[in-house]
Amino acid sequence: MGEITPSENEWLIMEVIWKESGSLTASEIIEKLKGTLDISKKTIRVMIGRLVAKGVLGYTVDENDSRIYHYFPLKTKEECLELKSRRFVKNYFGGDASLAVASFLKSTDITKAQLIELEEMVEALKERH
Amino acid sequence: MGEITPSENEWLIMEVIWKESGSLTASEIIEKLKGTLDISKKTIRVMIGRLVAKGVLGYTVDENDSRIYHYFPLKTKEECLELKSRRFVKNYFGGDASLAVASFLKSTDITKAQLIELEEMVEALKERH
DNA sequence: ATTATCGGATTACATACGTAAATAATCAAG
DNA sequence: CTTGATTATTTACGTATGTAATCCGATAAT
Repeated sequence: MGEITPSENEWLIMEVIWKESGSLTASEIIEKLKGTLDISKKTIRVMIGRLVAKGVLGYTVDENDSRIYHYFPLKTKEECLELKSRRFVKNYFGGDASLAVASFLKSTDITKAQLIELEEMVEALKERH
Repeated sequence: MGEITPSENEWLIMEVIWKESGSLTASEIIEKLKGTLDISKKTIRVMIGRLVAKGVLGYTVDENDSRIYHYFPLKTKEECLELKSRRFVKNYFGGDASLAVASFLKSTDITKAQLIELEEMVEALKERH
């Protein structure tokens, strides 16, 4: 069955595309990935193909040059993140989100601003209860 | 190199062992996995071998029966969770734990008790700042 | 018009993983 | 002591993933 979400490295490609409002050609994607993902252009094109196969990316053919595809996302970042998160919490924390959050807070340095943000988030959820 | 943490299904095996204070034989592990992971004993033994190869599990040989190994964890659950969490946040949330937490809270239903727990956790972290 | 180049598709190969059968070593039972 | 059962190891195979070369068609350059 396999997962319907992008893999770790495929994610870097998706980040580039999600940032864009419209669509991007493979060359544009490769250009924007410079410095982030230092692998061969060939490899990136293979990954783009796999993202299309996964149904995460769609494309339209260029009107002037039929070889060139314009890629655009078929799934939103939020959608994918939610799947990833749900699966992660389920697998490693028995589905208990608060345990996962605890582990996160321990594993990463967090700023005061982020803590306040979190506090507000928890507050908002409490009120909805 | 690959990751040094257990994979998703290997995790189920580790859960069984982490729950134990001492060590467990393969048969005991298989027995305790009944209902949780319904695959062949053969498969479970292969996975145990891979966990040993990964350095997550160690073993001692039985004194009476040299065929039987007693497996015990070489890494704690907390240690592995921290690695998993760090990697997850880094890959999918650009290292921003508060974004990850937000996604988690959205992707899972959470109880009031857990929310209060979270609140306390955030409070404690704020004070340490 | 022939050649070089560019883009997507196909093929390739290693590692990780889920899954399990075959093998070999060893203990237990008759 | 031979046979049968048990246990760990080895081998196997399909899919996913990271990585890249090759192939083929189309455009661009000479």
